[in-house]
Order: sequence, then C-alpha cells, then structure tokens
Amino acid sequence: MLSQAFFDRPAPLVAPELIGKKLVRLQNGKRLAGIITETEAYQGQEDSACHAHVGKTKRNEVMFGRAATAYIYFTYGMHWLLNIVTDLPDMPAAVLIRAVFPVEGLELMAENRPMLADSQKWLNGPAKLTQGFGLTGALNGQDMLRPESEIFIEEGLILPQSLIQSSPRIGLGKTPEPWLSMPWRWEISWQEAYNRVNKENL
DNA sequence: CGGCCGATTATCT
DNA sequence: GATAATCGGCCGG
Repeated sequence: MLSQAFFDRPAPLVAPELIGKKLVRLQNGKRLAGIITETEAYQGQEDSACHAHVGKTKRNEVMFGRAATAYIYFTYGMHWLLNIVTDLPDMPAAVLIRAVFPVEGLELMAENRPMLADSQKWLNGPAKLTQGFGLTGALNGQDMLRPESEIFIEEGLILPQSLIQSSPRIGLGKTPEPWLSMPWRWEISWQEAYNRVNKENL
C-alpha cells in the first residue's frame, strides 16, 4: 500500500501519480482490481468545480478530513462516484477515479453489473467502475490505508510521465473560468495500459 | 465514430 | 424546486 504522506499533498500533484497504480477492492474477501487509467483533481474551496466550493456540508464533509479516505457520493439520481481525499485536514481536496483497466476478479465484476462491451472497457467510466467493483455510499469515509480496508491502492505499473496526458476536466457544466479549463484530468491510453499490463503480467 | 437525449433521486438553496 | 464530477440507447455519417 501507499503511505499517508503520498496522499497528504494537493490533489493536482497526487492525481497524475495515481495513474498506473492498482485499485483493489475486497468484496466478501475476494479481490477485484484494476489499473487506474484516468483521474481528475478537485482542489479546495476556491475550485468552483469542487463540491467543497460551497463550504462544508453533510455530503462533502469527508473531504475536510484526513487524506487517503474514500469519498463516495451519489449523483444523477443513480450513480456512485469514487474519490480519494487528499491534502491536509481542513484543506478539502480529492481525486476522482474515472477509469480503471480490469486485471483481477473479472468474474465477480460481471456479477456486479450487466457488462456490455469487451472486458477491457468494462470499467472505463467513473460510475461503471463503482458498479463493477460493487461500491456504494456504504464505504464513504473508509480509511484506505488500514490493513483491513475493503478498498485500497497498491503499486502497479511504473510509467514514464511522458505517457500521461493532461486535459480539462469533464462534465463540469456551467463551472466558470479559470476552473472550467484547468488541465486537471490525467489519463493513459487503453492501448498503452493493455501493452504494459501484459508485459508486466499484472 | 460522434452528438443528442431521457432516466432518476439525493442534496442543497 | 433545480441541479447533478454519468450512462446507454438511438440517431446520422
């Protein structure tokens, strides 16, 4: 697992370094895992796109707590989205996990949701991966560094920074500038993830 | 492949 | 009462 210090930093520093790491979920003691291929950073009350922009509320309060806890919230009336809290307490920040490349527990993922496309694309969206991993608000606030945690992150691929592309965040609606165009989304191509996962036999 | 659109309800004003 | 850090289906090219 990673260290507390890794997460005790601003989200725009943590988010690109999470690309290539392995997200692991224990469901009834069985491992589900995927290589993180896409993330977004939400940093502080200043950031108009960040839920913490409006101050502390019941929904976003875990973002005001210690880093490395899971922030899992409900949206669009039907979807759960997984974030990892970062930065120091009282500096609300989080990294949204937007996509992972499936590597362990594919059978269980298929039971968790109806799977349509080919298996490599099963978890290529923030709400798809929570469904495939069986994640809901039940795990909101869970410490991802505790040994008995049901969700945590392990080292995965070692990637050169040159493979990681950044661009503006997605789905922000009428968020004002400069936040709308802030290049706080990071990703690696599926082809690259596929090649590296096979080469390193993950 | 790309764009548009409806679904569905917790959360906040 | 309005909005939402999305998804999948349906359309046209």
